[in-house]
Amino acid sequence: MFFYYIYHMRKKYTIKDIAELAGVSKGTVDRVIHKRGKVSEKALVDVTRILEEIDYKPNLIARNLKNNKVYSICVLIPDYHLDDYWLSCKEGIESVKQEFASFDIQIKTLLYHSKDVNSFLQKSNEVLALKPDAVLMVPSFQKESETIINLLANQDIVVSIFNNNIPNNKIFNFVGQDLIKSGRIAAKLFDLILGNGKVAILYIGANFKNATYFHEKDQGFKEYIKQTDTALSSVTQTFSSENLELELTNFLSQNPDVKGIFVTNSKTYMVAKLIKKHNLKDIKLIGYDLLEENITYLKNNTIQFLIHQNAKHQIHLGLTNLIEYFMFSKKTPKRNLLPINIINSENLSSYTQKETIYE
Amino acid sequence: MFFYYIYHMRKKYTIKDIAELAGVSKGTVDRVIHKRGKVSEKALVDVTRILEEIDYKPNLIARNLKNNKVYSICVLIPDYHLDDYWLSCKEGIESVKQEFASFDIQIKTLLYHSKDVNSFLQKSNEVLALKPDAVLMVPSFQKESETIINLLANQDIVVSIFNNNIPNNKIFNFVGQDLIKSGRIAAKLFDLILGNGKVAILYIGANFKNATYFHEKDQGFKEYIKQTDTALSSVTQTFSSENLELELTNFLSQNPDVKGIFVTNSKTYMVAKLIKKHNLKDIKLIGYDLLEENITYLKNNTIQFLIHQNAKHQIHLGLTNLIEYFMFSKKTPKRNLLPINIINSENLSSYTQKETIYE
DNA sequence: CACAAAAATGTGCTCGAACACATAATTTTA
DNA sequence: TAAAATTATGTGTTCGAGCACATTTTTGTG
Repeated sequence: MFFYYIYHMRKKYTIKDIAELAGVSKGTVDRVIHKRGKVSEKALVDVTRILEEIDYKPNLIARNLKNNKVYSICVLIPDYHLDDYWLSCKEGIESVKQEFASFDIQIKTLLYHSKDVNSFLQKSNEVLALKPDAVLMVPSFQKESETIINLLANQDIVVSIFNNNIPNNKIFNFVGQDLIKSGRIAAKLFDLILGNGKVAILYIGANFKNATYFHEKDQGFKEYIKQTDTALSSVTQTFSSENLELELTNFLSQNPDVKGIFVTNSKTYMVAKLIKKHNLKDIKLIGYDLLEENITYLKNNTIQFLIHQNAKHQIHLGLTNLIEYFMFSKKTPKRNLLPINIINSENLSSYTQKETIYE
Repeated sequence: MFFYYIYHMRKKYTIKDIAELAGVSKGTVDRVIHKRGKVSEKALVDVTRILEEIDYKPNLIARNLKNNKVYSICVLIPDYHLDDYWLSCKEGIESVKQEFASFDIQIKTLLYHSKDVNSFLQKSNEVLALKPDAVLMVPSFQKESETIINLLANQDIVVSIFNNNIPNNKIFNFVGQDLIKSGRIAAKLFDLILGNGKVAILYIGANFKNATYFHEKDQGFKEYIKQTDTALSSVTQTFSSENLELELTNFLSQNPDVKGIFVTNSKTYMVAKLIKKHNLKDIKLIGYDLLEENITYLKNNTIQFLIHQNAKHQIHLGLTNLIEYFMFSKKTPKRNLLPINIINSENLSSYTQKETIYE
């Protein structure tokens, strides 16, 4: 009793169909599919053959109907009230909530001070106490994050991370960008627009030791210089955000040959502000992220390029990976490396416009 | 009998719950939800109030369980054996098929000769004869496409288009890029790397009248020159692909001041080949699309930038929009304008790598 | 007021997978 | 060889929404 595949008349095979084809009951088919045993050799062979023959794919809709559990996910990220970079994560979470509104998903967001280990530990413990099904976090503090991840994993809580990676084989999924490549991209862009000269690679903020991203971008930039026949050179420097004006002015007067500045984080606008203020037109500027302030300077040509790290996309993908794993048993790669977008004043709007244009 | 929301203990409201809360049967709730009438004023008010109060969202999984129709979609695109640009569409279709393997979706691809109206009409008629539920097509020939779209719409077949837009209010959804912006982006990039000088805007191929993309990109480029204080200028030229070498050589000898070439389609490698051959190092080149041949010239710095039109992403989104509309009654915008990606030799790999890295 | 017509409401089955439980077939043991 | 234990197989219910159909209530009319 085979179905014949005619366009428009196809029907998907169900367990009942397979049972009929194999001359057994649906219970036996079920036992074969789920390897529950208690099946005779003959039935096993017959059913397996038919399953392969028709390439059986279970109807996920029906499968998950029965499974009416409410899945809870905790999101643990830096406080977006303190750093605009994380603001887009809020949108990302909202869009996921909307997208899965018809499903039983519970998402709770916890915010920590990105510079304060104690705040991170405290919020981590709150997460532990909530005993969610999964956690998606930004592991800002490597050592402490590892501890928390192990504790969570011991409680059979699925842990994913995004933004920056840390080595831990208990992690379900990582979403982020290749930061070494990111540094190389900046170098390539400077190479093209400067041709030669010195570029300052800057870190702006406190505690650059925790900022692994900085070291990787720096490394990528230097790697490009070493591996290509560019006439570029580089100098690496860290600044505090409080005394930036003084420190940067001193730095530039001591390094008059600096023709480009590569700011390795979203604080690019702070440098742009000074360039604008002191009318340092000849200095080309490349930085990160589509913050309002950065966009302003991109549009008035103080910033030549912004590299888009797309935190919104990152958190969105991190969450959908988890949800689809729970809801549809969908497999997820260990790592999702997102494309690294080069943004100038002209393609900017194609990234920031709302995805949906109802007319 | 309300549920109290405690983290971890929430349960989604079902029609049965609402019926209990409103003191009616689930049949009545169903009639209210679907506005089927035959409901007393009191029941209508009560049920509506509760629906709003709890923000009821139906369980899509259950809703679609019953609906075991097999949806058929026809994809009508230019033959990817004749033009590598369309090759990525094949991957896009495959990935959608994989993604929805557990659902009842039938996708049939029909290929036409992108330069041959008759081939387009013939394949269109095949599509009509198949009477699918939806069609996703590239409307290469404006007038003929409109006719076909109207014929399909009259048969209640949902029609979406991608790549290039044509005005027709019967179109369900369009996926593509803003081509005027695309032209502006090329101009901005030349502005940055050249500073001043003349850029040749090229169309390569036959029948440029049908290539609306060319006119829009050309328009965008010129718009940028007009609206900014750039020192760039431009000259627009069309070439045949057969005699490109001769025609281009003549053109360049007559226009010795051309410092940049903007190829408005994926044939960029043809120009790159000549630049390389005649060692015209000073001419900067920007073009479109990540074809193998283009990538080679991007990597050896003959091409400075490629603008990524991402046909794979376009067809993928076009298809998922249709499928999610049929499967989950999901709303779709009339237009999806995708981001316009700027690609150089360094961020290239972040776009071409496989999305999934299993370790 | 009776009784039919209309309107409102309720009941019960379906979809496909999963799983508990009932029954049948086979093997082991006394 | 019969009863018990083991193994194999089949049956029936569940999930939530949707819809056909049965039943109840209300309204209208002679």
